[in-house]
Amino acid sequence: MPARAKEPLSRDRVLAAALEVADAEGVPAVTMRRVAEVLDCEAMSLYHYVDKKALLAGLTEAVVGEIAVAALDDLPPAADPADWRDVVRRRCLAAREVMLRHPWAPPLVATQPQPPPTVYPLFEALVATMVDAGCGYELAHRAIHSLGPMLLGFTQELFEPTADDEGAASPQAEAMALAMPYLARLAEVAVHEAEGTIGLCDTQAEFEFTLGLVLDGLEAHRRVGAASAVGAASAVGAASAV
Amino acid sequence: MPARAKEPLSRDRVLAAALEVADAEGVPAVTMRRVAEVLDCEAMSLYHYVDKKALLAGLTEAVVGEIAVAALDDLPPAADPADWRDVVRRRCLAAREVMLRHPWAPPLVATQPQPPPTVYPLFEALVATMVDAGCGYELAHRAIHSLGPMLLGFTQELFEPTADDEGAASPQAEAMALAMPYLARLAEVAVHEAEGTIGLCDTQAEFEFTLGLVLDGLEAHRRVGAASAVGAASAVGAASAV
DNA sequence: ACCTGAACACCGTTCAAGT
DNA sequence: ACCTGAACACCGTTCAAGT
Repeated sequence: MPARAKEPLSRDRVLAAALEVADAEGVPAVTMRRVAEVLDCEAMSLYHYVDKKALLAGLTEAVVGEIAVAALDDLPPAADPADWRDVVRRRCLAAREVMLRHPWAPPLVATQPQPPPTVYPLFEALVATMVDAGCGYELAHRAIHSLGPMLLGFTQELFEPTADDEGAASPQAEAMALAMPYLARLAEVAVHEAEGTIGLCDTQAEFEFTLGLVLDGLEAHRRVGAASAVGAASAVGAASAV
Repeated sequence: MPARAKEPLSRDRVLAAALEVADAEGVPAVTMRRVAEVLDCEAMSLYHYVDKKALLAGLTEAVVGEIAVAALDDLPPAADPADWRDVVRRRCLAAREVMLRHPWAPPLVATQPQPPPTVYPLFEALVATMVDAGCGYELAHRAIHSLGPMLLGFTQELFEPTADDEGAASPQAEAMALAMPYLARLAEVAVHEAEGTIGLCDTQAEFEFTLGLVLDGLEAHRRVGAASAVGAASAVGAASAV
């Protein structure tokens, strides 16, 4: 604590403190006064480095940078370029792990006017992998748009079906089951499938499923595009429906 | 104005006022005092119906309800069940149009602890369409997870490459181009493709592309699943790679 | 019953003043 | 130069008081 009070303030120290507060107490707790408290100084001192907007932008930059590093780190450098899907998949899963450690981050990133510059190295690596595997730049561009939301954690749990204690069926739940028979049946099936596992929905498996859908679709486009550059989209549509 | 002051307050009037403020000035402007101003009353009067948390939850409920209505409305009731992809696609695009009119909504929805009940009719319709087309409930379940983020607008623009005035290449931009050759080339290609169009990225086209990837992938799973219920996932992986 | 005035704790931010 | 005390306008919220 005395050591901390000694070293001079800096943008990096301020952002590190903000990250600490966000991880421990969530984004709403990241106030100028709270961050200053962590740094053993007054709120007004922070204004030499950031105002509130810059503080949140810096926090976004930091967490996205952490994602980029994690996604780029743990890779053996792809023996065969044809394995591009596995390389991209592992990068996306590594990104997801970081986001799971910072569950407050996705909505924060989503409210920023610009993506932080720390995403670019990650995008560069993804484009490099795809282009080297024979994807055109047009396809790589679309892939960035398709995968971006998954990389930045926008794909999250939407559907936590209230973990019903079975048996205690509320009259409200019964009314819903009558009005929505398909969803009611789906819930039954989900409960049955989830026997013995942790939650009702296996979000990890569902993330990987969606990711696989996107990657397989992109691969199909790559193959068609490699053969002929024209009419690729419709040809793929026909091919994947076979 | 006098008429407005006359009619008594109600939860619905409060939420309508909040929606008005959000559309006009964004979510941060939705304060108890600002909403009260629109209703010609004092902030404290709102507390008979909502506190701040309930106000934002109600706002989420309202906007997601609007999506659900829009997505369910404009549909001729699907002559052929085999056209399930077209039906689902149109619903997703209708949902997107609503979100584009309320650009403040996605991050708000993302910060809510639970999805609002107003999504359920939409999920019901999607599951019904898929199951009637021969998808199993397991696949329909995964589809909800794959499509949910797209329906609720979590897929948004991440990559607005700063719309550079060409020619005025900053030294910073040049440094980035050297460090990230693939992204630099991708930007060139994107600029070339965008000649004569509005923005650098055609977000509508990119949304539709990703949506098509997901729908085609689901259709491939449906076909394999219809043939044999076991080992569907790996079979599809092989099939879509052909 | 429905609404409100006064008050409290907290927020972002400015600015003149300290060292 | 770097930091701070006092102050301002604005939040969410409580509660006793009005009608």
